[in-house]
This record gives sequence, C-alpha cells and structure tokens, in this order.
Amino acid sequence: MRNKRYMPLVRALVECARSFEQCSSAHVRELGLTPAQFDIIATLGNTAGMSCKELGEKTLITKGTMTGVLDRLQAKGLLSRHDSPEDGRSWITKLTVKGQALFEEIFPKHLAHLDPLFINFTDTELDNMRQQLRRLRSAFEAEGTASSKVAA
Amino acid sequence: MRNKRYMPLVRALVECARSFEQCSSAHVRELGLTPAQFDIIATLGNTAGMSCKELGEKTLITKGTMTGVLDRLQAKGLLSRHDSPEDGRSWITKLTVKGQALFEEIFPKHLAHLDPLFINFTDTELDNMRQQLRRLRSAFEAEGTASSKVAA
DNA sequence: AGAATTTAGTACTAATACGAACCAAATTAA
DNA sequence: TTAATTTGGTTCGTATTAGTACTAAATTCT
Repeated sequence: MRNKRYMPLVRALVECARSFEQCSSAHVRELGLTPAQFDIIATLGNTAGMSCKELGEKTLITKGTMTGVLDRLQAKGLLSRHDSPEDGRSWITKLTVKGQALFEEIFPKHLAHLDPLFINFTDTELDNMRQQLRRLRSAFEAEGTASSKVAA
Repeated sequence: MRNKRYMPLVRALVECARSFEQCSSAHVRELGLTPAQFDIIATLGNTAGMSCKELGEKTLITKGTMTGVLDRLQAKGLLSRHDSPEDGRSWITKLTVKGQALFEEIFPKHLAHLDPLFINFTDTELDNMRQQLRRLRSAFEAEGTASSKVAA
C-alpha cells in the first residue's frame, strides 16, 4: 500500500530535516530563543534592517506568523520597527543595540555547535547533496506546471 | 559571516523538506484533514490499531501533541480508543468504520497527487538520495556522541 | 513483597503555523 | 482622476509543536 517507490526517500528527507532542526533548535533554546526568533535575529544581524516581506522570504516564516514573532522580539527590546521611507504600508525592522549584541554573542556559539555535525563530509559531498536537493525541490515547486495539468 | 561551507546544504535541505510538506499538506487540507490528522489516518489504515507510542514513532508526532490530534479525530468519529489487554497504561487506537472508509477514499487520491512529483527521477536516483540523506541524518543524530564530547 | 525507577498517556503553557478576513497604501486601468 | 486591483501588515480562529509537570501502571532491584 505505502510501498510507493518514492516513499523511502520522502521519509528520509523529512526525518533528516527534522533531525537537523531538532539538533539546531534544542541548542537555540538553551541560548534563550525560540527557533523562529533565532532565525530572525540571525537574518537581521549585521544588516541595516529590512521589511517584513523580505524577512519572510529569507526565513520562510509566513506573514501571519511574522507579526507575532516580531512583536515578541520587540517586547524583549531586541528589535525596533521604523516606517519605511519608500512604502507607507511597510516597516523597516532592525535589531536594536541590544539585539545586535545578542546576535554577536550567540550566533558564533550556534555555528560552533553545528560545525562538528559536518566534519565527516567533504565540500564536494555537501555540494552534491545540495544540488540533488535543489533538483528535488524544483520538482515539488513545479507541482502542476508540467505534467499534471494538460490543458491550462 | 554565514558563508559556512555547510550553510547552502542546510538551506537546501530545509527548503526541500518544507516544499514537500507544503505540496503534500496543501492537498491534504483540500481533502478536509490537517497534515497531522492525515498522518495518523494513513498510519492506522489497514491495520488492527496500535498504541500511542507506536503511532508516535511512525509519524514523528510527539506524545504531548498526539493526545490532542487523537482527541480531534475521535471527536470526528474517525477513530476509537480501547484499553490494551497487555498494558494497563496504554490504549489501542484504531480507525472506526467511518475512519477506514475515509482512509480508503483519500489515501489513493493523495498518492495520485504525489506520483507526478517524482516522474523525472529513476529508482536509482531516488535510492541514492535516500542513502545520502540517511548518512547526513546519522551525523545529526550522533550529535555529541563522537567528536564533540571527549570524555564521557 | 516493597521501594525506586521507568514508561504510557494526559494536562497545561507559550510559541508557532497556516489560512482567511481585513485595512490602508500603492499601483494599474479606464 | 477615479474605480479596480494588488500588495504589506495585522488580526483572528483553529491546529500543531516543544517542553514540563503529573498520574498511574509496569518493571527492576533488593
């Protein structure tokens, strides 16, 4: 029934990603942030700030969720919102001094935590995997573009 | 700063997995279930039922979450809980007739939705990817076992 | 047997996640 | 320029998620 030929791959993919996020987020929580919050901090670190939309594109957090995450970070005094000079609907979100300081403290720590996970992989191996994953993802994104819909 | 050599792979991995789950869950929602609920139905389909624990292992849903998911499925009349003859702490969860009927209706539909995503991949390619993902996952699971902790 | 420990499942909290409805500014069309 | 549509963000409702504490049954140890 579920021995579709692609099922083992799908399972491996989902488990691998979940395993990484487990690894990563467990450590992030020890540092006092949720994964989503860390994502935002890491994305805003060393930048002049960016819009909600741009943040969403980089972190893959939906805009509906974004508001809440930003609210909580703002409540912690880690970021501030300024209105955009270009677009009256938009905000420029940036780290406060405190937020940037936190970024500089925990980001290296987090990388130091991740580094050892990859020591047994060569650059070439990592790159090959990356390419294959990209190709797979393209197939998922295509979804309906190619073969599933005959007549547009 | 974030040009760690493994970052592109990590991003590709997470995006690929998320893209698949997006693909899959969007369709599942059209069928009237949430992804977690579908996962449970698909796992229980064509079985005599199983414990919460076993369900958790197969679906990767945490036990804390499991209770709520099962509650809602039970409220919909799709599954029932019976006490285990072997373990007084445990329940045997199984699909009701209605649940099994739903399974038989939507599971094939869902597979039909997924099939076209993989048409451009040979069995060998899928298997190679699966192996690499397994190896990567092993590295994540090892976390602390090998090189990070020197003295246990 | 009786105490200590483990284990299955539930209850509770805080933070996401996702979709849909909504508002106001921006862009386009007529 | 005014109406129609799009777009950036917020709000809301429902479901999931992780983590922790808690209950009771099972297992282990002595």
